[in-house]
Amino acid sequence: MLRISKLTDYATVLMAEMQSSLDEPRSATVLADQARLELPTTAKVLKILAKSGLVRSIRGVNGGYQLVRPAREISIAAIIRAMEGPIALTECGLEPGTCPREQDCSLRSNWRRIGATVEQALDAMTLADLAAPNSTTEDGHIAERNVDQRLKIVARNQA
Amino acid sequence: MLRISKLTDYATVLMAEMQSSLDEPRSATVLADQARLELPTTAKVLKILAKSGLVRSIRGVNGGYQLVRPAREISIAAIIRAMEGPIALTECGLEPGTCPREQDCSLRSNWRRIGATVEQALDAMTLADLAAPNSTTEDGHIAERNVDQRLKIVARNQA
DNA sequence: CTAAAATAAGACTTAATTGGTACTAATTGA
DNA sequence: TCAATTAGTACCAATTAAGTCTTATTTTAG
Repeated sequence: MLRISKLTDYATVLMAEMQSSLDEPRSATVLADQARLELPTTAKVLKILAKSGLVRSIRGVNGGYQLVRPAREISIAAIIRAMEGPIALTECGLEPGTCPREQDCSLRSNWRRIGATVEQALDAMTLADLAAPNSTTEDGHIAERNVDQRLKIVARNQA
Repeated sequence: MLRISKLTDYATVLMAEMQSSLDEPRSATVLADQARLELPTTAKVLKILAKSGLVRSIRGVNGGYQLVRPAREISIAAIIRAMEGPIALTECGLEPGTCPREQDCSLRSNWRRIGATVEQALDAMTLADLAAPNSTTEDGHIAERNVDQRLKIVARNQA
């Protein structure tokens, strides 16, 4: 269904939660509580993020996790890559032997092209954009937000 | 990894193969042979596509499958939806009770917005674009193709 | 009109991935 | 030295995807 995994979703929630206190670290227990997630799952996600360098981990008493960079400098694509690996729509990115036919290869090449564009859009969008609150106008429409503006910028650069 | 399933990938290969003979149907056996895919898998994919109305199935002797519309009128998004259901990056599209926190909801809303843009791009791209062969210039660069042009059009409309 | 062959449609089984949990080791500060 | 905290590894469960098999339907031929 062209989706990101649950763990990646949790990662965005946790990192959005973390952006409020850049100065001092918060433990996995506290973050799990604030994000309303299970502790074991939270710990797992934070470990993966720490290993990839998106968050800093501090051991010992009064230790915990914190963002290494402000939210506006962390792209959505970086979070997805940290949690799930390289972004690709089709899985034949590294296995050339799987491709049995010549005509298929043009399909794969075009799939990669589409995937690259999607990745570019996700690279232009930041954690700060994603965590920005919604504002609904009185006629029920949702006001334009950072997300939209980012997407437009990507669109302009593409064209 | 933000990917489509193998079956969806097979579907694009099979439908690209089918576009060459819009007039008379080809059996699952023939299509499997031409696409170099296993027969049972091919049959399964064709059944799903037939059920969703993207291909027509004809029973009996000399029966088979054929596209209902020309390839340029079939969007990539339609194929993905036929094979995998609604396109969404996060899976909380229909379950409002899962969302435990207020702040999270702004994340979800923004995720949906991003997903909608991806879907729009995939809706503007057709099977004919995807199946278009590659042309590489002498300096190693890949010449601009339909896929690029479609993406640019989407980008312009977005902006 | 009957029967056989070809074919699609549906149910089922197996494999793989993901999500979630638990346990042990290492580190830090009091 | 003890308590708090993360790091790493391994494991189990559940969901999903992939592939296989059996049944039902249609068409042509005799």
